[in-house]
Amino acid sequence: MWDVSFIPLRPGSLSGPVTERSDAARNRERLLGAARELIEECGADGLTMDRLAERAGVGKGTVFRRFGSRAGLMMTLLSDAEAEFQSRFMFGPPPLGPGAPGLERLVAFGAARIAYVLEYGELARAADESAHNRFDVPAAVLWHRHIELLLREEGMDADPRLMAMALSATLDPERLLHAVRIHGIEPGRLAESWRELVTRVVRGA
Amino acid sequence: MWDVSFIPLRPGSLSGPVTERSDAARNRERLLGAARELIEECGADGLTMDRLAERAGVGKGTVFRRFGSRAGLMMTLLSDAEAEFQSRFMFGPPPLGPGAPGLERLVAFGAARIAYVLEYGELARAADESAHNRFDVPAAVLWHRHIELLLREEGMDADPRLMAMALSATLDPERLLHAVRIHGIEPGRLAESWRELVTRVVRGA
DNA sequence: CGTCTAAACGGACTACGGTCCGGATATTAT
DNA sequence: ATAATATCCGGACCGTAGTCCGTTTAGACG
Repeated sequence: MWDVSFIPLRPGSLSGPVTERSDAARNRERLLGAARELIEECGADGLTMDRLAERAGVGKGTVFRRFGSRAGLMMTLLSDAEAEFQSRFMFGPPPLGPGAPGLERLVAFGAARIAYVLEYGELARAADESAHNRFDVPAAVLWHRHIELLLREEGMDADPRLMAMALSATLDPERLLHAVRIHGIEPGRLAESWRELVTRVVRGA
Repeated sequence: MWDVSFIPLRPGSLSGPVTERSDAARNRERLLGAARELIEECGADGLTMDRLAERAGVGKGTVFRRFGSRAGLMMTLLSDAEAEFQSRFMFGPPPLGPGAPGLERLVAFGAARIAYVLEYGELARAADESAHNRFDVPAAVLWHRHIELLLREEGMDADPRLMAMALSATLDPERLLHAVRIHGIEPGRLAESWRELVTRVVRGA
């Protein structure tokens, strides 16, 4: 599937060969390189699986065997940035990382996520698309759990899980990008609005 | 409102005939009937534009001329329910309609919307899909404006527009249906969580 | 009626994501 | 080196949404 190297799906189920066959590894590199080229030339929306296969000099089946789907490819392309983002809010310095009060971490999390989405705009949106399971992708459940954790830390009584779901919805890439690109909302206002939102939600407890 | 045939793309350009040609009207009825049949038989997800054209005994081009897109078709099928929903929260009895305090109306709006989405599940989701402009569809901007209005009525200071956007995100059909169908959340908990959310947001003012 | 024209029609066509499976190949065992 | 096999490869194939354009027809007008 997409690169699971930073979050194993089922840690116990790695019964297959651990090492990739050399031709497979070569093709994966070719594909990733070609994908980055195409995105630079045509944008993420201009990248089609057929074009990618052709550019990489590889069959279409190979593309799908490597990445599972278009969304999977996009996630793989984002995996470095995503891993870095994850380690920042889980292990990095406060206020994003541990050491600050929950509310401050929540505010910082939203701001960081907004910045992330705006930086990788097309990619982030494409990685979310199509998926019947976009909400259950490992990264998404991690964000959700993180928000829920911080809510509990702040003493949230009422259904922290659903509150976290509501807050997550606010950070949906498609919505954020739409606000900025179509309605011309300035990113700073998004972050400020997030701050207001989580503050009220937590304070109301 | 919903039926795209009633919404002139460029309001000033109504030079054409106001009345539908009889064959057009006949085909529209055929198509809507066939669509309802197919949905009953195969579910909304099983309705494809090709099958619909065949069932209605009509060319595929006709389907797209009438409804513009699959999402447009779904919206048309929902237009009665949508119109009824709209008139309830705009003109109906309190607490959903005017006459109750803003906060109570907000709570009622969310509950009604959640019930609506759960009732028309597949349809509501399909009507939202694909669209690059799903947030700018007339009904969506109406809901957004309504929420924003109620927030202002409750004295919301900080950026009511973005707050309304955040609250709208929470009511996204795809998310709601995912929570209920995949994670088995009970609808009542969704409504209760919405109540907590809007209460805190408004009270924090 | 007959004529004329704008509107509607239909279905072949394109582009895309995704699947399948017979054949090729890397790797390992002998 | 050779054989055996698990893995990988490629591209033909499918279903779907959406487009295009030559053809047909409704309905207005004379």
